[in-house]
Amino acid sequence: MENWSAATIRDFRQTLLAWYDAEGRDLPWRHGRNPYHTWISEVMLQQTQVNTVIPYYEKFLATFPTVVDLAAADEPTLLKVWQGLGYYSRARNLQRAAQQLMTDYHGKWPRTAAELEDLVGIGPYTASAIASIAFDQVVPAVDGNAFRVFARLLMIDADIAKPKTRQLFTQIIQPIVDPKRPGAFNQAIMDLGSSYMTAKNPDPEHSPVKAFDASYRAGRVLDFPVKTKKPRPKPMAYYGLVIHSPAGYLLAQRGANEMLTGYWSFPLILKETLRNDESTAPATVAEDITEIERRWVAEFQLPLTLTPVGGRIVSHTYTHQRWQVTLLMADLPTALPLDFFPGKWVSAAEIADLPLPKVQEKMMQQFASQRDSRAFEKN
DNA sequence: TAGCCGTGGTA
DNA sequence: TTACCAAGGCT
Repeated sequence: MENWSAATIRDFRQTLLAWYDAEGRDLPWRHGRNPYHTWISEVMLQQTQVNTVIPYYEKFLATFPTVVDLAAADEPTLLKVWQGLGYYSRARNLQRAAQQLMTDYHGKWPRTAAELEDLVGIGPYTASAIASIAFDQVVPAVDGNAFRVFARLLMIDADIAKPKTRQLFTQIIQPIVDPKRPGAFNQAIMDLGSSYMTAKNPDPEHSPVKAFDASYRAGRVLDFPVKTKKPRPKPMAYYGLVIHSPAGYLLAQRGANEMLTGYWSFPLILKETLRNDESTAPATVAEDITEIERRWVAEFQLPLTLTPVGGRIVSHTYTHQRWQVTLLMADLPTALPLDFFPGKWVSAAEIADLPLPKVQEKMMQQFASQRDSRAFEKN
C-alpha cells in the first residue's frame, strides 16, 4: 500500500476541502452545528442512503424538535415516524440515548468520541462523526465511504468485512484528517464516496483527488476495497392470517424477542412450527389449515374456518431472511373477545394509523387485490 | 467473531 | 428474479 509524506497529506487536505467547499452537497443536517441534528441524521444514515433519509429527517425533527421531546416521546408515535426506514432498533435506541442524556448527563452533550460511544446506538463511526462535525474533535469517521475511498487511494487490501480492519483504517486515516476542519474533512470523504468514488460505477478519471489515487494509476480501482461477501438470506415459509369480524381485522403486535418489535401485522405462523415431525411427507395447505384451526381453539378459544386467499404468495426479503407468506382468511360473524390472544381488532380504516412494517403493507395489498380492492382505504 | 437487524435502488 | 449495495451497532 501507499504511504503519504507530510507534504502529500497537506496537498490532499487542500485539494479535498477546496472541492468540498465548492461542490459539497447542501443537506438539511449541514445547516448550523446542532449536535442533536447531527446525531439524528447520522443514526438515520446508518446503512441508509441520503435520498431516503431526507424526508424522515425533516419529519422526525418536526415531531421531536429537541432531546427533551425525544426522551418523552410515546412509543407508538416514535415507531410511526420511523416506519419504512428500517432497522427499527435504531429508533428505540435513539430514545434510550435521549433519556441517558437527560438523566446521566443532565442534558449536556459529551464532546468526545470516546464518551459519545457510551450512548446506546452510537458506535465507533457515529461517535467520531458527531465528535468531529459538532465538536471539532480531530478523529476520522470510518464508515463505508471512508473504507472505500482510502482503500482505493492507498491500495489497502485488508478485508473491510472483518471488524478488526476498522482499527487499521482508523490508524491510517488519523494523521490525514485536517486538524483545522475535521468535520468538513470527514463529510468531504463521504461526498467523494458517493460521487466519483462509488462502489459500482465510479468515475476516478474526473475525481478531484485523481492525482492521489494509487488504484487509478494502477488501473485497479474496482479491486478495492477488498470485502468478503455475506451468506444468502435464509428462506422462511409463513402463513399470514387475515381474520375479519364485524369489529375489523385481527392485528398482532411484534414482541420484544423478535424482529420488527412493536410493529403490527396480521398474525404470522412459521410453517415449520406446525409439525414436530419433518421426516414424513410435507404437509399440504389443507393439512396445515386443519392444524392451525385446532391450535387456535386450544390456545386462544378462537374457532376459525380458514380458506386460502389465492393469488401470489407474498414475498419479502430482509438482510438475513427471505419470507414467503401464504395468506389464509377467515370471516367471523361475531367479534370474539381476545382474552387469550395478544392482539386487537382494528377497523380497516384505522389500520394505517398503527406502525406497520413493509411486509404487512404487502400482505394488505395482496389481500385487497384478491378480495376487495378498497378493503384498507382510509375513508 | 459472525449473525442479526429493514428498506429502496440498481444492474 | 437474483444479487449486491447504502453515512453501522448490538450481542
